[in-house]
Amino acid sequence: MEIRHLELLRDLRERGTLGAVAAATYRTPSALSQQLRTAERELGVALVEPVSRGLRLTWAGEVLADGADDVLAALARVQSALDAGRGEPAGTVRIGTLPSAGAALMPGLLSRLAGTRLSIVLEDFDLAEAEYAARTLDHDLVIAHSLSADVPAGAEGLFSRVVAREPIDVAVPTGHPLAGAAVLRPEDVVGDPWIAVPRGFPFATILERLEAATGATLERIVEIRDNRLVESLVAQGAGLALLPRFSTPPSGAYRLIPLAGVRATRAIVALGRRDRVARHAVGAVLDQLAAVGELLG
Amino acid sequence: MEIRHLELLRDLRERGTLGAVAAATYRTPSALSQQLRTAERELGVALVEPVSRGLRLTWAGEVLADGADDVLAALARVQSALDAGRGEPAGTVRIGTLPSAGAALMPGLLSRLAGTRLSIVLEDFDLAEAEYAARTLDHDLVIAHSLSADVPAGAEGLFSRVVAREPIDVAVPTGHPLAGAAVLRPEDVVGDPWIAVPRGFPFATILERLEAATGATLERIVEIRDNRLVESLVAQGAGLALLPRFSTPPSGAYRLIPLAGVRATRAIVALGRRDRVARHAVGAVLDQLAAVGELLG
DNA sequence: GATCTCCATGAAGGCAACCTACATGGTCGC
DNA sequence: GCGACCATGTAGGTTGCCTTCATGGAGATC
Repeated sequence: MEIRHLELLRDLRERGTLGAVAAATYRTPSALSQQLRTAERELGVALVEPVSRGLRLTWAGEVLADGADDVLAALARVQSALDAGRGEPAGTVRIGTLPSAGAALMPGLLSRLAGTRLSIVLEDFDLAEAEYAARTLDHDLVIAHSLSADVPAGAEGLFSRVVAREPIDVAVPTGHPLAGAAVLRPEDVVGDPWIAVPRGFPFATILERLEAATGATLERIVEIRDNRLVESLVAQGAGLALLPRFSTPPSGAYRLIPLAGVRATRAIVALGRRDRVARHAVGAVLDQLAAVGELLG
Repeated sequence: MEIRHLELLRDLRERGTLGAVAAATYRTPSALSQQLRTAERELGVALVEPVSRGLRLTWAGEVLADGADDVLAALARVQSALDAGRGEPAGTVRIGTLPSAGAALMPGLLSRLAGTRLSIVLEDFDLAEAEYAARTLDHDLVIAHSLSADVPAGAEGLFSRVVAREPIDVAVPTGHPLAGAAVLRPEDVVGDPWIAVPRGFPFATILERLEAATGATLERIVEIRDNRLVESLVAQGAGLALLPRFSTPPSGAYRLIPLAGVRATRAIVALGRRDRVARHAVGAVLDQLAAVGELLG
């Protein structure tokens, strides 16, 4: 019953193949295969079984992988307690973020971290809501969002904390008849052409709510992921679009107008694996992140 | 942050010296000393400091030793879950017991375990109540007793479970004027000479309660640990003595008569370290032990 | 106060275990 | 059927853990 073996089973369950685990841990598949055999010999149970071209955990393997979470979390708490006793948190925290939330939060975070012994390694990726959870494998904290609940789809077993709530506004080109409105209702906007996003991507849910609220079908002239591109298209007058309030730069070419009558807020959520979040440095960064988020409104 | 190091610190805190830990784990003090230096180098903190001719844990060492308890308990739960899934519990359970309770419980336990894949390694020792807790270092289960509370003195941090409650009776030689009584009150017995036990040992508390209830001072003609020896002295008419009801063999030479008016019951308690008790085999033995204890009354 | 014992520690060497490199066999996709 | 990917087995190198032996300090004993 060695921790190394538990961890391997956990990683294998999460990454799927020995090759993936090997790549993530800078070892060879052969080494891991030998570890598995050693573990099975020591425990006297089959932990994995071949399935098509890969492996699958047996019942015993699942039990040990579950246990690995507990054991590694306990271990991380010890590390955290030790770090806490040593005073200032220190170390490197790997953050992955969806770009818009990163744009809103990271400048504030980095300025708060200046002068501390904490450093950040940042990566951004534009994914569907449900895909952020998997990125916690490679990052200590993943900044995702959720349009409906407070925990994004797919992140059920993970640590999660809402660091901000951000209204999603309608971007209206300057000169558009609606540009002077203080608030927009669903029936105000369903007649216009829309710059939309692919299904499952940020704000698609809100577009569907607009359709549900009015019974109309929106005219989607394009489906675009990148908000910067959306902004430039709106500025050019191509149509309306949804844009997050805090992470969209002010512009003379369009105005952001609040939506009323449909729920148009996203929760910006920090996700992480329990053992990673237990690290003192990660906890400290998380607190700063929440503080930055609180100031956004 | 390796488990081996956490465990070493925990053991060191509990056993006191590197030599003791080395003996218990079949290694040399030198090996452990090197492990400590390695751990300190990896963590960048002093974990132990020299004190007189031995070592003492630093604050960081205490933190890690505390954490070791959690981590090892989590690890033991994994092992237990795995064992549970494999069906029948199996393995060897090391039991240490105070002799009288062992005499009452072990025959029943062993007969219940016959035919299973569980085996018992048994050791007995006659100690003061507070010393049993320390024996959990060397045994999976320690059967101790407590005259006042339900958890023996010194066993506060340990797992404990009351497996039986046993009345302590007065052994009266046949032919003694009191031998015909159905129940004895404190004032009935304080005038007689007593076969007592050393202070802190089984039943000493009850003798003190007799004195407190009557204001008298008992005449202690001897102080003896071993109940078999006590029995033979009572049988010979040397005096009265306290003997546990279930673990004293019937004899024509004396009678056991219940005491009234003072609390004269002991809790027979199974003690164990959390990580040991989490083992499936240990849990199974513990259940059987409780079942045997329940039948005693 | 000299000696003995017990404690921790250090250097040197044996040995076991882990890992890499390379080769093999099976399964899926094109 | 060819290539890609996956797991696995063998051989060999390297790391690191442990033992043995020797040293030094602190109490205990007489």
